Amino acid sequence: MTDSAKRDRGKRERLVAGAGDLVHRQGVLGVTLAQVAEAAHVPPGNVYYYFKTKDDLLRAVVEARIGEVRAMLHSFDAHADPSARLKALAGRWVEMHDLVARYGCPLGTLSEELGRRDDGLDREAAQLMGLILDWAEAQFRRMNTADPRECAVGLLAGVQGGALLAHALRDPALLADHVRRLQEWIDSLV
Amino acid sequence: MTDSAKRDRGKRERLVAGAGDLVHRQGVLGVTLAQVAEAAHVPPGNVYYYFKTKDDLLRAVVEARIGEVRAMLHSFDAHADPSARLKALAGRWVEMHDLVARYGCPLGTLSEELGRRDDGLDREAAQLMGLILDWAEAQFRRMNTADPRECAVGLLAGVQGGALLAHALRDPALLADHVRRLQEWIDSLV
DNA sequence: GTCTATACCGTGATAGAC
DNA sequence: GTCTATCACGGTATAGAC
Repeated sequence: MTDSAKRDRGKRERLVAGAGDLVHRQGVLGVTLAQVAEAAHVPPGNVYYYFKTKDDLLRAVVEARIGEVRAMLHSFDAHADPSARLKALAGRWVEMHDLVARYGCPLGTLSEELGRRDDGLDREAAQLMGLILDWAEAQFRRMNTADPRECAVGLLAGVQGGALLAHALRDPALLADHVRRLQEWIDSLV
Repeated sequence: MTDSAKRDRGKRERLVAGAGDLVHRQGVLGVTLAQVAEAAHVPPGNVYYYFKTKDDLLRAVVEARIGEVRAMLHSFDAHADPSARLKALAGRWVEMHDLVARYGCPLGTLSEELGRRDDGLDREAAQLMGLILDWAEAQFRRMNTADPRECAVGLLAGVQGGALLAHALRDPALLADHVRRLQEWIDSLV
Protein backbone atom coordinates (compact mmCIF):
# COMPACT_ATOMS: atom_id res chain seq x y z
CA MET A 1 0.00 0.00 0.00
CA THR A 2 1.34 3.42 -0.95
CA ASP A 3 1.66 6.24 1.57
CA SER A 4 -1.09 8.26 -0.08
CA ALA A 5 -3.42 5.27 0.00
CA LYS A 6 -2.72 4.92 3.70
CA ARG A 7 -3.59 8.56 4.30
CA ASP A 8 -6.78 8.09 2.29
CA ARG A 9 -7.69 5.15 4.39
CA GLY A 10 -7.02 7.08 7.55
CA LYS A 11 -9.20 9.97 6.48
CA ARG A 12 -11.92 7.72 5.17
CA GLU A 13 -12.00 5.89 8.46
CA ARG A 14 -12.06 9.14 10.42
CA LEU A 15 -14.93 10.38 8.28
CA VAL A 16 -16.96 7.22 8.79
CA ALA A 17 -16.24 7.13 12.52
CA GLY A 18 -17.11 10.80 12.96
CA ALA A 19 -20.24 10.47 10.86
CA GLY A 20 -21.35 7.44 12.87
CA ASP A 21 -20.93 9.35 16.09
CA LEU A 22 -22.80 12.41 14.84
CA VAL A 23 -25.61 10.31 13.39
CA HIS A 24 -26.05 8.66 16.76
CA ARG A 25 -26.30 11.97 18.58
CA GLN A 26 -28.22 14.04 16.03
CA GLY A 27 -29.93 11.61 13.70
CA VAL A 28 -29.27 11.07 10.00
CA LEU A 29 -31.04 14.20 8.80
CA GLY A 30 -29.66 16.29 11.65
CA VAL A 31 -26.07 15.79 10.52
CA THR A 32 -24.48 18.08 7.94
CA LEU A 33 -21.45 17.20 5.88
CA ALA A 34 -19.72 20.29 7.25
CA GLN A 35 -20.01 18.82 10.75
CA VAL A 36 -18.69 15.48 9.55
CA ALA A 37 -15.72 17.17 7.92
CA GLU A 38 -14.95 19.12 11.07
CA ALA A 39 -15.24 16.05 13.31
CA ALA A 40 -12.83 14.14 11.06
CA HIS A 41 -10.44 17.11 10.76
CA VAL A 42 -10.87 17.23 7.03
CA PRO A 43 -11.29 20.44 5.03
CA PRO A 44 -14.98 21.32 4.58
CA GLY A 45 -16.46 20.32 1.25
CA ASN A 46 -13.68 17.81 0.83
CA VAL A 47 -15.91 14.97 1.97
CA TYR A 48 -16.94 14.51 -1.65
CA TYR A 49 -13.48 13.38 -2.56
CA TYR A 50 -14.05 10.27 -0.46
CA PHE A 51 -17.82 9.82 -0.86
CA LYS A 52 -19.87 10.70 -3.91
CA THR A 53 -22.99 11.61 -1.92
CA LYS A 54 -24.21 11.90 1.64
CA ASP A 55 -26.09 8.61 1.24
CA ASP A 56 -22.83 7.00 0.18
CA LEU A 57 -21.22 8.09 3.43
CA LEU A 58 -24.27 6.85 5.30
CA ARG A 59 -23.99 3.46 3.66
CA ALA A 60 -20.39 3.26 4.83
CA VAL A 61 -21.53 4.10 8.36
CA VAL A 62 -24.08 1.29 8.30
CA GLU A 63 -21.54 -1.17 6.94
CA ALA A 64 -19.10 -0.20 9.66
CA ARG A 65 -21.78 -0.76 12.31
CA ILE A 66 -22.58 -4.15 10.82
CA GLY A 67 -18.90 -5.00 11.09
CA GLU A 68 -18.90 -3.97 14.74
CA VAL A 69 -21.93 -6.15 15.42
CA ARG A 70 -20.25 -9.16 13.80
CA ALA A 71 -17.10 -8.57 15.86
CA MET A 72 -19.14 -8.21 19.04
CA LEU A 73 -21.06 -11.45 18.47
CA HIS A 74 -17.82 -13.22 17.61
CA SER A 75 -16.25 -12.04 20.86
CA PHE A 76 -19.09 -13.60 22.86
CA ASP A 77 -18.28 -16.98 21.37
CA ALA A 78 -15.34 -17.06 23.80
CA HIS A 79 -17.86 -18.13 26.45
CA ALA A 80 -18.44 -21.88 26.31
CA ASP A 81 -21.92 -21.66 27.80
CA PRO A 82 -24.67 -20.36 25.47
CA SER A 83 -26.55 -18.78 28.38
CA ALA A 84 -23.36 -16.93 29.35
CA ARG A 85 -23.08 -15.72 25.76
CA LEU A 86 -26.62 -14.37 25.81
CA LYS A 87 -26.06 -12.66 29.14
CA ALA A 88 -22.87 -11.12 27.79
CA LEU A 89 -24.87 -9.80 24.85
CA ALA A 90 -27.42 -8.15 27.12
CA GLY A 91 -24.60 -6.88 29.32
CA ARG A 92 -23.28 -4.76 26.47
CA TRP A 93 -26.23 -2.40 26.90
CA VAL A 94 -25.60 -2.12 30.63
CA GLU A 95 -22.02 -1.08 29.84
CA MET A 96 -23.23 1.82 27.73
CA HIS A 97 -26.34 2.71 29.71
CA ASP A 98 -25.35 6.35 30.18
CA LEU A 99 -24.79 6.87 26.48
CA VAL A 100 -28.03 5.07 25.67
CA ALA A 101 -30.05 7.15 28.12
CA ARG A 102 -28.76 10.31 26.47
CA TYR A 103 -28.87 9.45 22.77
CA GLY A 104 -30.61 6.09 22.49
CA CYS A 105 -29.16 2.78 21.37
CA PRO A 106 -26.71 3.35 18.48
CA LEU A 107 -28.13 0.35 16.64
CA GLY A 108 -31.79 0.85 17.52
CA THR A 109 -32.05 4.53 16.60
CA LEU A 110 -30.24 3.92 13.31
CA SER A 111 -32.56 1.01 12.50
CA GLU A 112 -35.64 3.11 13.27
CA GLU A 113 -34.49 5.99 11.13
CA LEU A 114 -33.38 3.93 8.14
CA GLY A 115 -36.34 1.57 8.43
CA ARG A 116 -38.58 4.32 7.10
CA ARG A 117 -36.67 4.48 3.84
CA ASP A 118 -37.26 2.48 0.73
CA ASP A 119 -34.00 2.82 -1.20
CA GLY A 120 -32.07 -0.28 -0.20
CA LEU A 121 -30.42 1.27 2.82
CA ASP A 122 -33.40 0.07 4.86
CA ARG A 123 -32.57 -3.51 3.88
CA GLU A 124 -28.94 -2.96 4.74
CA ALA A 125 -29.84 -1.55 8.16
CA ALA A 126 -32.16 -4.48 8.84
CA GLN A 127 -29.05 -6.63 9.21
CA LEU A 128 -28.13 -4.76 12.39
CA MET A 129 -31.04 -6.41 14.16
CA GLY A 130 -31.19 -9.48 11.92
CA LEU A 131 -27.65 -10.63 12.70
CA ILE A 132 -28.15 -10.33 16.45
CA LEU A 133 -31.48 -12.10 16.24
CA ASP A 134 -30.08 -15.03 14.26
CA TRP A 135 -27.10 -15.37 16.59
CA ALA A 136 -29.31 -15.27 19.71
CA GLU A 137 -31.66 -17.82 18.21
CA ALA A 138 -28.73 -20.19 17.68
CA GLN A 139 -27.73 -19.82 21.34
CA PHE A 140 -31.25 -20.47 22.62
CA ARG A 141 -31.42 -23.50 20.36
CA ARG A 142 -28.27 -24.89 21.94
CA MET A 143 -29.93 -24.42 25.32
CA ASN A 144 -32.80 -26.58 24.05
CA THR A 145 -35.36 -23.97 24.98
CA ALA A 146 -38.80 -24.13 23.38
CA ASP A 147 -39.34 -21.56 20.60
CA PRO A 148 -35.74 -20.34 20.27
CA ARG A 149 -36.67 -17.74 17.69
CA GLU A 150 -39.33 -16.23 19.91
CA CYS A 151 -36.91 -16.23 22.81
CA ALA A 152 -34.38 -14.36 20.68
CA VAL A 153 -37.05 -11.82 19.74
CA GLY A 154 -38.05 -11.57 23.40
CA LEU A 155 -34.50 -10.86 24.49
CA LEU A 156 -33.60 -8.32 21.81
CA ALA A 157 -37.01 -6.63 21.99
CA GLY A 158 -36.57 -6.39 25.74
CA VAL A 159 -33.15 -4.79 25.40
CA GLN A 160 -34.23 -2.40 22.64
CA GLY A 161 -37.43 -1.45 24.41
CA GLY A 162 -35.51 -0.90 27.63
CA ALA A 163 -33.09 1.31 25.74
CA LEU A 164 -35.96 3.29 24.25
CA LEU A 165 -37.62 3.85 27.63
CA ALA A 166 -34.34 4.74 29.30
CA HIS A 167 -33.73 7.24 26.52
CA ALA A 168 -37.23 8.73 26.61
CA LEU A 169 -37.17 9.11 30.39
CA ARG A 170 -33.43 9.79 30.38
CA ASP A 171 -32.95 7.21 33.10
CA PRO A 172 -29.83 5.01 32.80
CA ALA A 173 -30.81 2.94 35.86
CA LEU A 174 -34.03 1.86 34.16
CA LEU A 175 -32.00 0.16 31.44
CA ALA A 176 -29.55 -1.45 33.84
CA ASP A 177 -32.32 -2.83 36.07
CA HIS A 178 -34.38 -4.07 33.15
CA VAL A 179 -31.44 -5.84 31.53
CA ARG A 180 -30.63 -7.59 34.81
CA ARG A 181 -34.17 -8.93 34.84
CA LEU A 182 -33.65 -10.22 31.33
CA GLN A 183 -30.43 -11.90 32.43
CA GLU A 184 -32.27 -13.56 35.32
CA TRP A 185 -34.86 -14.77 32.82
CA ILE A 186 -32.08 -16.37 30.75
CA ASP A 187 -30.78 -18.11 33.87
CA SER A 188 -34.27 -19.40 34.62
CA LEU A 189 -34.34 -21.22 31.28
CA VAL A 190 -31.24 -23.35 31.86
CA MET B 1 -67.43 31.01 19.42
CA THR B 2 -67.40 33.08 16.22
CA ASP B 3 -67.46 31.51 12.79
CA SER B 4 -63.92 32.65 12.04
CA ALA B 5 -62.70 31.16 15.30
CA LYS B 6 -64.34 27.89 14.32
CA ARG B 7 -62.57 27.92 10.97
CA ASP B 8 -59.31 28.67 12.74
CA ARG B 9 -59.85 25.74 14.98
CA GLY B 10 -60.60 23.53 12.04
CA LYS B 11 -57.46 24.55 10.20
CA ARG B 12 -55.34 24.38 13.30
CA GLU B 13 -56.55 20.87 13.96
CA ARG B 14 -55.96 19.84 10.37
CA LEU B 15 -52.44 21.23 10.53
CA VAL B 16 -51.65 19.37 13.74
CA ALA B 17 -53.18 16.13 12.47
CA GLY B 18 -51.36 16.37 9.14
CA ALA B 19 -48.10 17.25 10.80
CA GLY B 20 -48.44 14.33 13.21
CA ASP B 21 -48.97 11.95 10.34
CA LEU B 22 -46.05 13.28 8.34
CA VAL B 23 -43.75 13.25 11.35
CA HIS B 24 -44.59 9.60 11.91
CA ARG B 25 -43.78 8.67 8.33
CA GLN B 26 -40.79 10.92 7.66
CA GLY B 27 -39.41 11.97 11.02
CA VAL B 28 -39.34 15.44 12.54
CA LEU B 29 -36.49 16.76 10.42
CA GLY B 30 -37.79 15.07 7.29
CA VAL B 31 -41.00 17.07 7.31
CA THR B 32 -41.19 20.48 5.63
CA LEU B 33 -43.80 23.11 6.43
CA ALA B 34 -44.80 23.10 2.78
CA GLN B 35 -45.76 19.44 3.10
CA VAL B 36 -47.72 20.14 6.26
CA ALA B 37 -49.60 22.96 4.57
CA GLU B 38 -50.43 20.76 1.59
CA ALA B 39 -51.59 17.88 3.79
CA ALA B 40 -53.88 20.23 5.72
CA HIS B 41 -55.15 21.96 2.55
CA VAL B 42 -53.85 25.30 3.73
CA PRO B 43 -52.01 27.80 1.50
CA PRO B 44 -48.25 27.26 1.65
CA GLY B 45 -46.40 29.59 3.98
CA ASN B 46 -49.63 30.26 5.80
CA VAL B 47 -48.69 27.84 8.55
CA TYR B 48 -47.03 30.72 10.34
CA TYR B 49 -50.34 32.38 10.93
CA TYR B 50 -51.26 29.50 13.24
CA PHE B 51 -47.83 28.59 14.62
CA LYS B 52 -44.97 30.98 15.19
CA THR B 53 -42.27 28.42 14.42
CA LYS B 54 -41.87 24.83 13.31
CA ASP B 55 -41.04 23.86 16.89
CA ASP B 56 -44.30 25.44 17.98
CA LEU B 57 -46.20 23.21 15.58
CA LEU B 58 -44.18 20.25 16.81
CA ARG B 59 -45.10 21.03 20.39
CA ALA B 60 -48.78 21.00 19.40
CA VAL B 61 -48.26 17.61 17.76
CA VAL B 62 -46.74 16.20 20.94
CA GLU B 63 -49.53 17.63 23.07
CA ALA B 64 -52.14 16.11 20.76
CA ARG B 65 -50.41 12.72 21.04
CA ILE B 66 -50.36 13.02 24.82
CA GLY B 67 -54.10 13.69 24.70
CA GLU B 68 -54.60 10.59 22.57
CA VAL B 69 -52.61 8.50 25.06
CA ARG B 70 -54.72 9.78 27.96
CA ALA B 71 -57.92 9.00 26.06
CA MET B 72 -56.64 5.53 25.17
CA LEU B 73 -55.72 4.67 28.77
CA HIS B 74 -59.06 6.03 29.95
CA SER B 75 -60.89 3.82 27.47
CA PHE B 76 -59.18 0.72 28.91
CA ASP B 77 -60.64 1.53 32.32
CA ALA B 78 -63.94 0.18 30.96
CA HIS B 79 -62.53 -3.30 31.68
CA ALA B 80 -63.12 -4.27 35.31
CA ASP B 81 -60.15 -6.64 35.42
CA PRO B 82 -56.67 -5.01 35.56
CA SER B 83 -55.13 -7.88 33.61
CA ALA B 84 -57.74 -7.36 30.89
CA ARG B 85 -56.80 -3.67 30.85
CA LEU B 86 -53.13 -4.47 30.38
CA LYS B 87 -53.87 -6.95 27.63
CA ALA B 88 -56.05 -4.36 25.92
CA LEU B 89 -53.12 -1.95 26.09
CA ALA B 90 -50.79 -4.42 24.42
CA GLY B 91 -53.53 -5.28 21.92
CA ARG B 92 -53.44 -1.73 20.56
CA TRP B 93 -50.09 -2.46 18.93
CA VAL B 94 -51.43 -5.62 17.34
CA GLU B 95 -54.24 -3.57 15.82
CA MET B 96 -51.77 -1.29 14.09
CA HIS B 97 -49.06 -3.85 13.35
CA ASP B 98 -48.99 -3.10 9.62
CA LEU B 99 -48.51 0.61 10.18
CA VAL B 100 -45.86 -0.06 12.84
CA ALA B 101 -43.93 -2.45 10.59
CA ARG B 102 -43.79 0.25 7.92
CA TYR B 103 -43.10 3.42 9.91
CA GLY B 104 -42.45 2.33 13.49
CA CYS B 105 -44.55 2.98 16.57
CA PRO B 106 -45.98 6.53 16.40
CA LEU B 107 -45.17 7.07 20.06
CA GLY B 108 -41.85 5.27 20.15
CA THR B 109 -40.27 6.92 17.12
CA LEU B 110 -41.38 10.35 18.32
CA SER B 111 -39.94 9.68 21.77
CA GLU B 112 -36.63 8.57 20.29
CA GLU B 113 -36.33 11.58 18.06
CA LEU B 114 -37.30 14.17 20.65
CA GLY B 115 -35.36 12.42 23.42
CA ARG B 116 -32.14 13.63 21.81
CA ARG B 117 -33.14 17.25 22.25
CA ASP B 118 -32.50 19.45 25.21
CA ASP B 119 -34.96 22.31 24.78
CA GLY B 120 -37.92 21.23 26.89
CA LEU B 121 -39.65 19.32 24.13
CA ASP B 122 -37.71 16.26 25.25
CA ARG B 123 -39.35 16.51 28.67
CA GLU B 124 -42.74 16.99 27.08
CA ALA B 125 -42.25 13.90 24.90
CA ALA B 126 -41.16 11.86 27.92
CA GLN B 127 -44.78 11.94 29.07
CA LEU B 128 -45.76 9.74 26.13
CA MET B 129 -43.98 6.81 27.76
CA GLY B 130 -44.28 8.10 31.31
CA LEU B 131 -48.07 8.18 31.32
CA ILE B 132 -48.36 4.65 29.97
CA LEU B 133 -45.76 3.40 32.42
CA ASP B 134 -47.51 4.94 35.43
CA TRP B 135 -50.89 3.62 34.33
CA ALA B 136 -49.55 0.11 33.75
CA GLU B 137 -47.79 0.14 37.10
CA ALA B 138 -51.11 0.96 38.80
CA GLN B 139 -52.75 -2.02 37.06
CA PHE B 140 -49.98 -4.44 38.06
CA ARG B 141 -50.23 -3.13 41.61
CA ARG B 142 -53.94 -3.97 41.68
CA MET B 143 -53.03 -7.47 40.55
CA ASN B 144 -50.73 -7.70 43.60
CA THR B 145 -47.78 -8.70 41.46
CA ALA B 146 -44.29 -8.32 42.89
CA ASP B 147 -42.37 -5.30 41.53
CA PRO B 148 -45.27 -3.60 39.71
CA ARG B 149 -43.01 -0.88 38.33
CA GLU B 150 -40.59 -3.36 36.83
CA CYS B 151 -43.50 -5.30 35.37
CA ALA B 152 -44.78 -2.12 33.76
CA VAL B 153 -41.32 -1.45 32.31
CA GLY B 154 -41.17 -5.06 31.15
CA LEU B 155 -44.47 -4.81 29.35
CA LEU B 156 -43.92 -1.45 27.65
CA ALA B 157 -40.30 -2.24 26.82
CA GLY B 158 -41.48 -5.52 25.29
CA VAL B 159 -44.08 -3.77 23.16
CA GLN B 160 -41.73 -0.98 22.08
CA GLY B 161 -38.87 -3.35 21.36
CA GLY B 162 -41.22 -5.60 19.41
CA ALA B 163 -42.35 -2.58 17.41
CA LEU B 164 -38.75 -1.60 16.70
CA LEU B 165 -37.81 -5.09 15.50
CA ALA B 166 -40.96 -5.41 13.42
CA HIS B 167 -40.12 -2.06 11.84
CA ALA B 168 -36.45 -2.85 11.25
CA LEU B 169 -37.24 -6.22 9.67
CA ARG B 170 -40.49 -4.90 8.21
CA ASP B 171 -42.33 -7.90 9.61
CA PRO B 172 -45.82 -7.19 11.02
CA ALA B 173 -46.25 -10.80 12.19
CA LEU B 174 -43.21 -10.49 14.45
CA LEU B 175 -44.99 -7.77 16.42
CA ALA B 176 -48.30 -9.63 16.60
CA ASP B 177 -46.65 -12.86 17.78
CA HIS B 178 -44.46 -11.12 20.31
CA VAL B 179 -47.36 -9.14 21.80
CA ARG B 180 -49.38 -12.34 22.19
CA ARG B 181 -46.52 -13.78 24.19
CA LEU B 182 -46.60 -10.70 26.41
CA GLN B 183 -50.34 -11.13 26.88
CA GLU B 184 -49.79 -14.75 27.90
CA TRP B 185 -47.22 -13.55 30.40
CA ILE B 186 -49.81 -11.17 31.89
CA ASP B 187 -52.25 -14.07 32.21
CA SER B 188 -49.59 -16.16 33.95
CA LEU B 189 -49.32 -13.53 36.70
CA VAL B 190 -52.97 -13.63 37.77
C1' DG C 1 -57.91 38.94 10.34
C1' DT C 2 -56.04 36.12 6.41
C1' DC C 3 -52.79 35.09 3.10
C1' DT C 4 -48.78 35.96 -0.44
C1' DA C 5 -44.44 37.40 -2.14
C1' DT C 6 -40.03 37.39 -0.83
C1' DA C 7 -35.74 37.60 1.99
C1' DC C 8 -32.31 35.09 3.77
C1' DC C 9 -29.68 31.26 5.18
C1' DG C 10 -27.65 26.73 5.18
C1' DT C 11 -27.52 22.67 2.59
C1' DG C 12 -25.62 19.18 -0.76
C1' DA C 13 -23.06 19.12 -4.69
C1' DT C 14 -19.63 20.57 -8.60
C1' DA C 15 -16.07 22.54 -11.42
C1' DG C 16 -11.79 23.58 -11.68
C1' DA C 17 -7.49 25.60 -9.13
C1' DC C 18 -3.40 24.03 -6.99
C1' DG D 1 -4.18 13.35 -6.39
C1' DT D 2 -5.97 16.87 -3.07
C1' DC D 3 -8.59 20.67 -1.85
C1' DT D 4 -11.25 25.34 -2.49
C1' DA D 5 -14.37 28.67 -4.43
C1' DT D 6 -18.80 28.72 -5.88
C1' DC D 7 -23.54 27.20 -7.50
C1' DA D 8 -28.30 26.04 -7.30
C1' DC D 9 -31.75 24.56 -4.45
C1' DG D 10 -35.00 24.22 -0.77
C1' DG D 11 -35.70 25.39 3.88
C1' DT D 12 -37.67 28.58 7.63
C1' DA D 13 -39.28 32.80 8.61
C1' DT D 14 -41.06 37.69 7.79
C1' DA D 15 -42.95 41.95 6.03
C1' DG D 16 -46.57 43.74 4.20
C1' DA D 17 -50.52 43.31 0.60
C1' DC D 18 -55.29 42.29 0.49
